[in-house]
Amino acid sequence: MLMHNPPHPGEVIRELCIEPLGLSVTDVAKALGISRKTLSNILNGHAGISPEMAVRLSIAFNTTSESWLNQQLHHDLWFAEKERKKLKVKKLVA
Amino acid sequence: MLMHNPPHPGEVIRELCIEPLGLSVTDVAKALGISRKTLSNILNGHAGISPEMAVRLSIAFNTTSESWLNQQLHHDLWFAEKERKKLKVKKLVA
DNA sequence: TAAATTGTAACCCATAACGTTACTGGTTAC
DNA sequence: GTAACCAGTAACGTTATGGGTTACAATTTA
Repeated sequence: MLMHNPPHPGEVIRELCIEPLGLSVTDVAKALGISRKTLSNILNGHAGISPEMAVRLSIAFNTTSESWLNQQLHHDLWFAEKERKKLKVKKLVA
Repeated sequence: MLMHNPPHPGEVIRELCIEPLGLSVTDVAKALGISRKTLSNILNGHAGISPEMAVRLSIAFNTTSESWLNQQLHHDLWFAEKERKKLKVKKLVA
């Protein structure tokens, strides 16, 4: 499964949370209680969503932390699955 | 949500994958292509399931990588959510 | 008794999540 | 046009985590 390259959660934050509200990155970083650099890294795909960050996002944008971590999961897994064939693993169950 | 403390994925691996098959930790580590210490750390809850490890488990035990990472997600989130009230975050959406 | 198994301590390395400070370039406002 | 704001990011440090090797102690099994 997981057929298409899932967007990194930063894109979703920007397009669905920040831009519609007309907020600045600086203001959102302050609201989240993190540095502007940390938020910028997330928005531009240079950092992932940590469990704590998922909770912060869920508070600020009135969502669930699980949904944010799930997006990160699918993004990480898409890259990990690309390397599946390169892993030297023996099947223990048919 | 997430009412009860979810078990760490290591417990699940031991109880649902290793013990039923009568395998040794040493043998499973070799099959997974990782060190015995790394597997031991996972089994005893001293390390989490990385995306790559989820893919290894999915190959060895004929499961999905997503299911393993999802268990890790819920485990991590359970601890992160416990700190929710301590986070200084301002609501941007009602 | 001898061999195998397991947990783990001690050490290494690489990566990642956070922070601060500071620079640069682009927009907006006056 | 100049001052203010805004965003990306480079450079630095700290802390934590995943992974490896080696080695030891305790237990189990043959």
